[in-house]
Amino acid sequence: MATIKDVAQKAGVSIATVSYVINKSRRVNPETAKRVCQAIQELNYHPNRIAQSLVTKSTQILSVLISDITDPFFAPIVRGIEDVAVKAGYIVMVCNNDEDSSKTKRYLDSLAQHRVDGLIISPTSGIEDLKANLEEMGIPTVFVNRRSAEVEADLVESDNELGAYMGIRHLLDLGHTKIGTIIGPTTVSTYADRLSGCKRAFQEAGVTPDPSLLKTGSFHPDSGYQMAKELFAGATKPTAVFVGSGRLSRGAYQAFQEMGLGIPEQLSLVTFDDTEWTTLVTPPLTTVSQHTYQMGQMAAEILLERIKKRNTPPPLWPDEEGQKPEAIPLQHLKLKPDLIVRSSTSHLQEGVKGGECGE
Amino acid sequence: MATIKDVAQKAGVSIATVSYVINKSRRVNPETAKRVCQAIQELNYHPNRIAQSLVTKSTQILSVLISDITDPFFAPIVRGIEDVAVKAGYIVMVCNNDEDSSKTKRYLDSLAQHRVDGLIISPTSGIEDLKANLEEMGIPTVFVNRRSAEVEADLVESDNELGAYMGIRHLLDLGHTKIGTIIGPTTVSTYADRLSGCKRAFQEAGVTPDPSLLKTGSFHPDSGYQMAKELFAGATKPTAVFVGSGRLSRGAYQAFQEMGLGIPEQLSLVTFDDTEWTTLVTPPLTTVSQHTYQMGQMAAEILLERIKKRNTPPPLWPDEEGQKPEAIPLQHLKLKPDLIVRSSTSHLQEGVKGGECGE
DNA sequence: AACGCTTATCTAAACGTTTAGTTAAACGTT
DNA sequence: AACGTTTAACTAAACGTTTAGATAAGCGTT
Repeated sequence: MATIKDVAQKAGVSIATVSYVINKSRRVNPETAKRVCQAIQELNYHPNRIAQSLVTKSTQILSVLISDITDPFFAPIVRGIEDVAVKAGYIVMVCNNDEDSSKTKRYLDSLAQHRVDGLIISPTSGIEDLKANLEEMGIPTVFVNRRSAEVEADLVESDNELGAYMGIRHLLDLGHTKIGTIIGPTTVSTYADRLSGCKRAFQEAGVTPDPSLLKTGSFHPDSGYQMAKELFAGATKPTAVFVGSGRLSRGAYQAFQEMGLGIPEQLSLVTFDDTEWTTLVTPPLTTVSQHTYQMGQMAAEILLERIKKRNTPPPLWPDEEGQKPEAIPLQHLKLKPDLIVRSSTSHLQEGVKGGECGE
Repeated sequence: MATIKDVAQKAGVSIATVSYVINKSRRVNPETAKRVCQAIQELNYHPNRIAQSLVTKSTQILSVLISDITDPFFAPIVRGIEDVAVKAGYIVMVCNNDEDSSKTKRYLDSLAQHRVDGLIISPTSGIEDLKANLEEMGIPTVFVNRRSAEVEADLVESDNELGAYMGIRHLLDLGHTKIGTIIGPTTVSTYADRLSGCKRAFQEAGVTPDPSLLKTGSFHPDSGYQMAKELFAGATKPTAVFVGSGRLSRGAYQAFQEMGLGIPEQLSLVTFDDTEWTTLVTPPLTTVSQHTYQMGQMAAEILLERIKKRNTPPPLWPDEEGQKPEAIPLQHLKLKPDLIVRSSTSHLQEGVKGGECGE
């Protein structure tokens, strides 16, 4: 591939001049500039970003570290990031960690070596390394979707507490009190918050939920399936269920179908995450919808801002006196989810009110 | 961030020595090596891949250029690529072009500048630039999912002809003859192939399909919706429909639901692509399932092979005499799709046989 | 004619590695 | 004691850019 040297030679100028016309970083005689441009064209010259990066210390690469791009929840986040990244001249690296901290560690190392300009991460719990790594590498980082207990940094998340609150509240408003709750591991901030939201809704309504109706499991749809079955194996049968994640709801929904539960007659169902299939099933599901694409966009915008004014916030870098005036406060965005009421929820029917006398 | 110089200084050796212990590229006194390793640890040294790349001319970056990561068809492909890439020490850049050739062009430029080691691309039709770009940049490339008429390169695709054949054949076997076909733009190899497959199935069965029952549209679900409606607006009503893509089937399925068509009693439905929701709807759909994850894996493996023996195949680089003995022949993998028979298809019922006499 | 200013271009150092080639010490042979 | 061989480490060029500073020509003042 042609180098700047080739271009310079062809145009009969020094390489510095070529650099100046490319970057418009100094005045260049229009005539000369034209010759240079022509040479660039003819040689199909692509400036070597590697060499550029080495001297400018900027790679124009953003990285995203998530659980799994295959998850319909994460894909739009990544897409949102990509769209704003591209607009700003960045390109994005995608990293899947499958909620596995050793994969995370390896990726962070790799990203550090590649000297990516920034990182957007949906953190897995229990990464103590994370803090150390992030700090020492000094890569501008914004958290997306989940918080990390260990590290303070910019954050874009949904208002999960509110989302869950709205879901449960909706069911309560419809007269349900025996409400089953299926949720992921509460070590993760999203689920912890959603659980709080559920509790608040119950409390406000003066309803004390049967503790046997609360199920917490893992991330996997299978776990959702499992929990759904358990919910109806207990003494108190719920008349409504709130499933606290899209992935879990896939499994749970399958379980409900297998059990032949009529929705919404026998079971009112509210689900977190408004993925593709929620409107395709019959009846279409009432969901708490997160603005995933926008979440990605916001995260990327904040990250770019951080990169521009390269002042890592206080908690990551100990306050150096000289820096202070420029420091941007830590951003913490909370996107309001929407409750989309469809046909999987309905008023509690007198006939099916009790659960104990169930089928 | 610490540099190799810092490490050398701390360990009391030259930078060359440090390089040797890192890369194990020369014998180093074990004692010295230990000192170096310790220095690396203490400084949390991450070798600067930028600098490495500049001299080794290898970035350890693979890139994937697809329509949209948000599409449940592409996500597993990317995941397959990522998994084999990571195992080989590569990291992957994801690029969405939204089937837009100008975005493609910009991305190719960008990737060229970043000097990515390889490219996996699902080509959009009508990119004449593609050929020129790919050739001049000399980036090892493998096509995935779709062929490009313009450029010859390694290719991993589904046997789309076979997939469609199986789908139609299945419907014919069930006694259907008025079979509607909904398919994407036949300028794209996938759809062209699928159309051929449909035709072959009809031909073999001695059935001449009503031309009004063949609809071709765009990529978008809306287009699927549109075509589904049109299909039942015509004079000949189909008793079965074959939808030739997952994205289109989303729209089509919605249309069928709106029209209140009983599946499979009034309409037997076969759909391409076995995405998440096909088993969640009632009844679960009969689908032609592509092995997308595996497709990504294979593509990445072939690409890595190409990168290793860096012999760009004949069509891209004119045959130089010296190279010949090493050249690997162009790979062309065709993954067989599976017909998964579920409950959306059934034997043609006598009562609904005709279509002309409407509902 | 000498001076300073502007404009256009060039020179060369720097970025952080890899690696071929060199040096130097240590050791075994003769 | 002189020599070759092995081992271990060093020196310096190269990779392809950016960019500060130097140079030099052209021009308007005085």
